[in-house]
Amino acid sequence: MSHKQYWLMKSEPYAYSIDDLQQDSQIHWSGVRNYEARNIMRDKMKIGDRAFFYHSNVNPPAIVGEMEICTEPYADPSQFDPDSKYFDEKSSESNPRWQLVDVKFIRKFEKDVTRDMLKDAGLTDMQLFKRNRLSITQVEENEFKKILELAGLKPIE
DNA sequence: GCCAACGTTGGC
DNA sequence: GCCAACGTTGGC
Repeated sequence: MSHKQYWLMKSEPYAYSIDDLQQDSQIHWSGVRNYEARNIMRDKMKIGDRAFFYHSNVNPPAIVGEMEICTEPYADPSQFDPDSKYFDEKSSESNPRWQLVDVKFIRKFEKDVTRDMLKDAGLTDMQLFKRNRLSITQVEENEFKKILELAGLKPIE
């Protein structure tokens, strides 16, 4: 049994929020158009990994919930759709450029863990802080546990 | 709304 | 393959 990994995935809540995910239950994490973030989904994520849902570009930015990676990587359908804002004319069905995974809702935090709380708790080594504009970053196990504590929650087995 | 950080594009 | 110009992210 391989070791579970942990991730943090950003979304602007006015575009797609933790409440939307709670309603939808499971979604394609579509629209990633950054190679490093794509590579994480394509090469590193495994089914069963946990990820935090992070609300970006709002005040205050915060971790607001927990989800689970629930598919293998596959081609992001929106890259083939000329009507989508994520359409990529340089991509093709035979040689897709953009990959994604599905995520499913686990729980929404009753108490958001804000960016400031992460700093105050000494979690300044997080990739979130080191990799400014990267929308998917890895979270270490000790960081993951600490963040759940800050949210007043226990890990789910 | 500003702007720093930084990834991407394209001319050469 | 360098790098200037440009566009985007996202905190503040």
